[in-house]
Amino acid sequence: MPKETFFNLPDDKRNLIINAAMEEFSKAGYNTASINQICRNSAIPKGSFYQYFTDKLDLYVYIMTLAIEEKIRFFSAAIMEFHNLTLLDQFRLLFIKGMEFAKKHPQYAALGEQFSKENDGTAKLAVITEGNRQSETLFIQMINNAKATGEIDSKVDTSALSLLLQSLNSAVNQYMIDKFGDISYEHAKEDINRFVDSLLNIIFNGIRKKSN
Amino acid sequence: MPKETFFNLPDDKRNLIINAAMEEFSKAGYNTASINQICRNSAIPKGSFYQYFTDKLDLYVYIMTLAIEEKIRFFSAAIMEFHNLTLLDQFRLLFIKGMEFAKKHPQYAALGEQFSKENDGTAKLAVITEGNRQSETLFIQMINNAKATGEIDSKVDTSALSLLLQSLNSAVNQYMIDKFGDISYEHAKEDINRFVDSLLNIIFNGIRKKSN
DNA sequence: ATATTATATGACCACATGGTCATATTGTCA
DNA sequence: TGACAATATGACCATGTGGTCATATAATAT
Repeated sequence: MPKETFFNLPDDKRNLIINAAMEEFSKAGYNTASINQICRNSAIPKGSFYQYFTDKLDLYVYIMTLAIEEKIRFFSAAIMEFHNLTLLDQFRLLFIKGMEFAKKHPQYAALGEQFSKENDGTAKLAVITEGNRQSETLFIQMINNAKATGEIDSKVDTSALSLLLQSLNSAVNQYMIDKFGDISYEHAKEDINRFVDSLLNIIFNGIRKKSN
Repeated sequence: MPKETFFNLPDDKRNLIINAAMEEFSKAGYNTASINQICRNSAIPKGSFYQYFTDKLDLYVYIMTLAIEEKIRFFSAAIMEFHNLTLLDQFRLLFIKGMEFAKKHPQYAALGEQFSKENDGTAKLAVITEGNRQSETLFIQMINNAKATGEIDSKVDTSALSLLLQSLNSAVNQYMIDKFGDISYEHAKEDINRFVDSLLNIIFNGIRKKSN
């Protein structure tokens, strides 16, 4: 955690530092990201930086935690209404929300993508023990629930489906970040919805030609 | 491409350099990977290195090209017998081969995984223009072919299914590298086959409970 | 006004990086 | 043997890194 001095800073200055750090970590990975660069971009001297944070790792974990918290906050509303929805609609909501998140907070989304690529074991571990794993358990809960209600076939392998959904989720996010980086979301909204429906259609109905 | 001097080297020495470079690039990413480290591990002086390669990038592209070529060689036999197989069996073969490849050549597989995470745009581009994109077009060919033969529903969205398969493929590879890094493949073979079948079953039949 | 505490600051450190280059060594022809 | 090219080598360079620290400044309390 950052030192008290950091939180005593005026909001402007604190946010400047946070933004510069997010910028850096969202495009560089833990080892390649540079503290000098962050200092330069937020116009604070090197010495001050180490008055605010103990470490590079300290900063990294803090920034990642902010992103994770924001994502959870963003999704929590959607998850609250899950019990009224079919599994298909739950998935649809999750995918659409994911894309909206990437569009609304590209910085946070980029941070998440960068984190999923992170090579430095220490950095990765430090973040994971801080903000706990949730997406995997969320998928598994949803699947088990839908099996119980008989909505999906109970013979479907839960962990296989979970892996499939997770990898699909991150692929779609990456796809969004790459392709719609600067295109207006509103403009592409219909295309995106169609694409999500195509994906979900495959997962729910399979690709095999129906016999009749 | 490496300079002529490099190819004039005795095989032992050349392979030593190649192995050290693979080791480094498979665990570090282009920017973080260190030429000094590669020199140290292959016991060649810095000056000699630059007698063999013009650049860090030169080495990187060369190593990645080797890995790509090996992977193509490994898969080409399987792809040759595709026309005798149903799409399901084609996919199964592809997944199983992918896992066998990761097990037989963990170094190459790790290199590929590392490359898919690469941040440095220049490095990524240099490799892509060298060894051409094939997996995406392969999937699309397979899908279109199966649609033509009526094996899968022609209403299935080709690009959605292709994205799904690609992301699944890399997820499975990553899963393999992480989990079975040191466990014997033979020992886990049955589990792996079961898992692959579970995944393919979902994709072919969907997860929705059949009405009868 | 004085003493005490909290910040701000940038020169500085040891180390690592990718890359160069003058020189030494070896190999190959005549 | 001598001449010429190919190769080997490590000291060296500029630059960047994460991190430190003595000192300067500001804020607060007595």
